[in-house]
Amino acid sequence: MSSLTDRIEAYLMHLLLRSKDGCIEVRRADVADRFACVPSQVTYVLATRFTPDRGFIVESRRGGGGYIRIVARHPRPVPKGLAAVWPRIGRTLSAGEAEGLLRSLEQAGLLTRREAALMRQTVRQEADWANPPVDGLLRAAVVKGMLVMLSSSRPGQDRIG
Amino acid sequence: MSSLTDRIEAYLMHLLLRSKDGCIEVRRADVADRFACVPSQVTYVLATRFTPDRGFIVESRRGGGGYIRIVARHPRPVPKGLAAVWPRIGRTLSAGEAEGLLRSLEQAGLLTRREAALMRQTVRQEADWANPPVDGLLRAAVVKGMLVMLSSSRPGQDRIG
DNA sequence: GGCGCAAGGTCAAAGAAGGTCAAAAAGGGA
DNA sequence: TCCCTTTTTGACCTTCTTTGACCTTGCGCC
Repeated sequence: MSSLTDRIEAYLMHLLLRSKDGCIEVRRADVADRFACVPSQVTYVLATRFTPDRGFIVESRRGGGGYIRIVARHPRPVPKGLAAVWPRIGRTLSAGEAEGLLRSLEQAGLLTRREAALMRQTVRQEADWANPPVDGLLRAAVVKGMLVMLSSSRPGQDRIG
Repeated sequence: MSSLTDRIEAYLMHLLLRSKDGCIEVRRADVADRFACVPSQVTYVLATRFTPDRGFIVESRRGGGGYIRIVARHPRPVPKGLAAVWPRIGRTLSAGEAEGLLRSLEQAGLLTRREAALMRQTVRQEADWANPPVDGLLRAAVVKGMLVMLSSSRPGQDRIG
């Protein structure tokens, strides 16, 4: 069902979430090996999923001892709970960042597919009729609002404040 | 008598009803296969039966690993009070209006005390750093976001119908 | 410096979905 | 019957993924 690309993305995101500082280093060939695919597939994943637009920076170096480094631009990409994600949402949120956020929350199991879909759509609608820079403010506001309610309905697990 | 369209609709609805969370994912080609029809027939069913108007969200992705996702927005009927409150929120919402809204929702028993408090706090926070007219937009966005999550699923208690 | 290996990068072609659109066919009232 | 709406089909389009051949860069070693 889920594509190779999705699985590789999930894997990298997983590493990222475990990392203390939201920054990981991998070898392209290793990842490719792990998923039994060609190395350029990894490049593809990086190019389509870990974009600056979604809040990531990717650096790499070739040659012996080469590596690929992925940095989550927003520090603290460590959602222990929904509340922990809060600081990651600033006053404004681009469409790409919103998308990336929802994806990682979904992958971390903090949002169901359904919740994520609902949030995506609402965010889209709300921001639809606004232009920059206000749309970013709205996106951030909507997402926060929804997270608040989600948190409050899972007492004991998440708490804002 | 019943048309292909009707049968496909019934099938998808059936899947939706037995899903735990009011959200399903199918492949267009699979559904088409099952009913021995062209794939675009499925598109037609989605376009005419699973409209936003009727409370559905349809997302899809092309390419390898593509899918069609159907989300029922309201697994449970929207509480009457909640639905009634919706039109009261326009694009913008003053602090006073927000307060009135929350109070009436709380009094109607649609929000717990804790939830209302949470919403109040969030609304205040969000609007705090913005000036008119933007603060009104933010207030409306936050409240709507929260109501969306409130009126749709809450983890563990989703049922359709 | 020149050589060669060990990374990672590029790009385009092939493959795998789903989307569009308009014409044809089938229903359904007046 | 005539006309209008809804379904069905099918040819063609767009988007996303996967693969593979070939390119570039960094490093260590003569």
